[in-house]
Amino acid sequence: MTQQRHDCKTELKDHNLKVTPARLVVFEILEKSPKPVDIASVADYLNKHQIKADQATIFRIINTFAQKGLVVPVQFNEGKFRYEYGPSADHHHFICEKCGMIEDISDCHIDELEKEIQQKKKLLIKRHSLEFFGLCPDCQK
Amino acid sequence: MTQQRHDCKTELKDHNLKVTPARLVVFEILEKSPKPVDIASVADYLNKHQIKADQATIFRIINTFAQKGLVVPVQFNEGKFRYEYGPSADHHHFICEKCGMIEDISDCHIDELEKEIQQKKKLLIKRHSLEFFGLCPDCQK
DNA sequence: ATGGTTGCAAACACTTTGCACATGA
DNA sequence: TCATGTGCAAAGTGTTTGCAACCAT
Repeated sequence: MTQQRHDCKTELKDHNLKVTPARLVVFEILEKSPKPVDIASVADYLNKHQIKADQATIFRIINTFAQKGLVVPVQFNEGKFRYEYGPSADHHHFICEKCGMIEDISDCHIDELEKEIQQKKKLLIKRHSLEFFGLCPDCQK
Repeated sequence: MTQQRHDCKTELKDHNLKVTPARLVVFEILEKSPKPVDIASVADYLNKHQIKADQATIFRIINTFAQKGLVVPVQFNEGKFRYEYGPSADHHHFICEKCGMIEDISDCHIDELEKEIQQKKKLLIKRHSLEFFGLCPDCQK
């Protein structure tokens, strides 16, 4: 855990960010979460753990992280943003339309397709988002 | 144009929707727009053309269309919904992060990938969204 | 010391609903 | 006629900002 903390601190400092308790906790939540989280979830988590941090603060922290490239905002047609740790190379998601379950879908070799499009259309593609919607095994029953 | 109108009417009736002026216009806007539109844009368009329709009405109309499968909601990380006409088979978008230009990207043979994932993970995939973000030719200059 | 961070409150943007009235079939 | 659609107003939800106090460096 000390080691963990240390890594967080380092990563924050590396991005010219002051190390504050709120930032450390938010960073850890984002880093550890297996699926993209929204601001409300982060706030809930903090409340449950008696850590006090305003929603505006969480918003600003996450926004700062996003600007630094530490997290990436994603949307799953829910009308709100979720954020996930890391530029996380080329991985995507499956969202169950019934229960909301989110599962990672790993590498999809979209890269080649991307190159093809760039050349054809002279677009400079920086990133892409690929999401699948449907029913998870449980909700198919 | 009469023909056009007629088609719209037919399509509405086919979906058990009463034909009203507001619905006809909204339908036409969605059908003709080359890129997904948001509710505010539709409202603006109506205002400019002296057609009166409340934002709530537009919202309800589009929502109804979406339920009937006439339009599909999409999000481009803008914090709002856009809607595009038709279940539009397998086509995706490129969004310029600087000027907001949106361009259609046609068939991407994701189908095979989809089948692969379904079999591997026992997920039932109903649809997917694939968006590319970057810079359009003009904004690269 | 001091510039970056935070809490609080309030504004904003977009979405959604209640209810009375209007209208298409 | 009457179920359905609409206008208006207001509430919800999520995001964003202003400003004074606070704290990491």
